[in-house]
Amino acid sequence: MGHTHVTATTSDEGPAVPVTIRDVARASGVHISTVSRTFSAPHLVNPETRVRVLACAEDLGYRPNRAARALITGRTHNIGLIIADIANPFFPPLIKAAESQARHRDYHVFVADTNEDPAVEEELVHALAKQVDGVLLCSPRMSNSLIEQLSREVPVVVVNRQVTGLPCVLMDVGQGARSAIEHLVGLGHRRIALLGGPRSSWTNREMRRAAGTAARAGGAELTVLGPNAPTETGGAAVAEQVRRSGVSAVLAYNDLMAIGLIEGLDALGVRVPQEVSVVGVDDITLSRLTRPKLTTVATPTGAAGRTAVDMLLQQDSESPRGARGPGAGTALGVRRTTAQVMLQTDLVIRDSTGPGPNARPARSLASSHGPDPHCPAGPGIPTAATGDAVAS
Amino acid sequence: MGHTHVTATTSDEGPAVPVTIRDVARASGVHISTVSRTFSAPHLVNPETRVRVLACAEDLGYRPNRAARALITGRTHNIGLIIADIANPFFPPLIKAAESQARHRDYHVFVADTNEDPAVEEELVHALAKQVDGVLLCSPRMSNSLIEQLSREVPVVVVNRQVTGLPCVLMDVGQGARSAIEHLVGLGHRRIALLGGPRSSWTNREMRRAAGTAARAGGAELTVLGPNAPTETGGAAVAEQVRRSGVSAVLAYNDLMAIGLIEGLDALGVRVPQEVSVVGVDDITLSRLTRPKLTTVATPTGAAGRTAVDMLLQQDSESPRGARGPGAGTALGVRRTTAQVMLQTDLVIRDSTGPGPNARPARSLASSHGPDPHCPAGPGIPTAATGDAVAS
DNA sequence: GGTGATCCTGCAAAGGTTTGCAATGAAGTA
DNA sequence: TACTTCATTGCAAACCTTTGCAGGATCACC
Repeated sequence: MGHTHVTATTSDEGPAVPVTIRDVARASGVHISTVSRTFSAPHLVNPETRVRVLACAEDLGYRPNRAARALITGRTHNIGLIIADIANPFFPPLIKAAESQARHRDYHVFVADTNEDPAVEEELVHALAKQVDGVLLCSPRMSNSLIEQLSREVPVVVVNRQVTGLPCVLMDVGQGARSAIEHLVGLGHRRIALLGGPRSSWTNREMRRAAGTAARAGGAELTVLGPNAPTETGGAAVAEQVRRSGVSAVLAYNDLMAIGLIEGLDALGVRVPQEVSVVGVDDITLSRLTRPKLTTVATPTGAAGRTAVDMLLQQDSESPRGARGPGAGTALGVRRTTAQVMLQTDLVIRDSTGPGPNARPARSLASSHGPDPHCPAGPGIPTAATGDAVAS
Repeated sequence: MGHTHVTATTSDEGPAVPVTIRDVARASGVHISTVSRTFSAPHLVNPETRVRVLACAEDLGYRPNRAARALITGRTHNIGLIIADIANPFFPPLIKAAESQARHRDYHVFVADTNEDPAVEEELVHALAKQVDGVLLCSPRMSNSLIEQLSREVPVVVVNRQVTGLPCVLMDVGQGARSAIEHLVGLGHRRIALLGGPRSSWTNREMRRAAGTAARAGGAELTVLGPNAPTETGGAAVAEQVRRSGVSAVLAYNDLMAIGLIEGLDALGVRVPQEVSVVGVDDITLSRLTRPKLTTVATPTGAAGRTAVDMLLQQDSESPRGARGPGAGTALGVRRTTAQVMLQTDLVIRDSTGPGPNARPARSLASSHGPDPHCPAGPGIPTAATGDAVAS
């Protein structure tokens, strides 16, 4: 069955008896409330008592039960991170940034993958709702209205999607697409294709709109191909279509598709960038490792993760959940301030774009063969990794 | 600050009042226990009552509070998945397989990344302990004894590490390394380097042992370089060292390092596979996309994820946690059967390996240029994707 | 010695759910 | 009619913790 069974032993080292606050109280001769305070409000308990309790706790291996605590405080100190596809290298930097930011604030992050499936997405939000203090929805595939509805069940911050009334972290892919098209037009390309991503992707719509405008402004013709799966396979699958369409340049929905497309074109004997130029979006690590190295629109994924966590935690501290005091019943009347943050993107020119049919020889050659000149296309402000990105 | 503030609005759509089992009971005119049973033991409640309760629940938007439920049943229906580095493409297939397998059994998977840091690893296990029914430790960097200790706090299944007394899912990297070395020796290489991974990696030790034996048997000399970080950067960093060492072939700890090494060698003007052959381990998607395409030892990551989940759930159903009934106090005497499963690996020959200094011309050329012949090196049984991989 | 303030600790309710036990009523059997 | 059996439901304890309130002790100060 593809596996070799090595060994099966039996031992009597079962999971130990769970040790609760009660055991510690008994061992140290105080009431459970004193033990509780030793952990959650140390300044309220006599130093001598405190050390004794701590010693007993250490001794017994006591750990506060976070679930039980959450039941009372309404705070789990967990954050849910829902991701469309964990296999897409775009996400890991975002995840890591979010985790690190959360850890600084004494929060833990639980990641879950939805396989690009809206139904799984919804189910996951429900499952997470009571186990986390808030959810980060990254590149959701659900409808806006469903997101709004779910946001009434648990605080939500949306990443890579604009939902009015909800806090959002957006990347300026419109600007990115514009820069990419301008870059291609500048190289002498007049017939350009846009490789669309998933239909329900906000990024997809934004890119399409901006690319269309930029192409018109530059006197180029834009063909939209798609929607497609946002993966290598999805990119490779349209190679034939790209060749037939007769375009000399392609802007892909993301790097993965761009790389897949290059592979597909290669298999058809079409050379990149000599015959077709390709631009991706995201600047995943991989885009520096393939040949040719990929020209791409870099998105500030790390900053997005940090910002999203900040926004969630801020929103969370404003309106405590599970409030019990007087006035808790009026929760429906709570006012909430929602900020939307747009992060800049940068065009990074590498080796997958070159002069097109209408190129002026000298200039275009120069601009297509620099040694990976990480050259920002925007106003030039680097996308900072600041924690103070939340202005409300 | 690298971001543009778009808008900040205020709305009064706060999170809704949490609706509990009590509200449903009141609305449908039954006792809360009946509502509870409607969800957790439907056959115990009158069909008419049931539909009425369900209608009310639906109406009010009631969702059982999993945390509160867990407090009583001792079952959260969550699984923790602790990963050394989520940015390593080796893991996503494992994660996805685990998630899908868990979903079938009505479990949810929470993923957490440790940044290859043993301290974070330990902290995460503690944090997860009371919120999940068990933890999958993937490629842990902790010591065996610490793992054993933690396993007394929460059920654990270890992946990519052998810990006696604990259920483990292993990949036969020993066999893989042997096949790789034999492949290289067959191509005429006599001086081979092994690029080591993290010092605390079990896989690393296994590979080293098996590669050493295989090299001796084949009359080749094996140089070990490392330990190194298991990333592209780690691989690129030793390129110079590899060149100086004068070897004609390298077996890397994983694909990421192999790819990084190839990049690094390229930068030094050393061609792969003409001057140096490189073999990786894992067969990540990326290894098919770089040039040259990577010869590598394929590991059955998906099967590992599925198997690990199965083993955890099985172990879990054997010894219920938080038992309250008579005899619960004797938990220390619970007998537990622990199985260890070894999954096969396959050598996949692509374009990064070629004839070495001692090659017999005809044969070696033929074997190094097949059209990506996914050719198993073991007995030929494909690593199956079965759910029944657990024999105990 | 009385007064008040301060510090520490215990009491008990609360949070949302599950579940063993008992009570109810109806149906079935002799 | 009396006695069982069964299905359905309610009651209340339990899970583990936090926290408002109040009681007790100590101390300073007048």
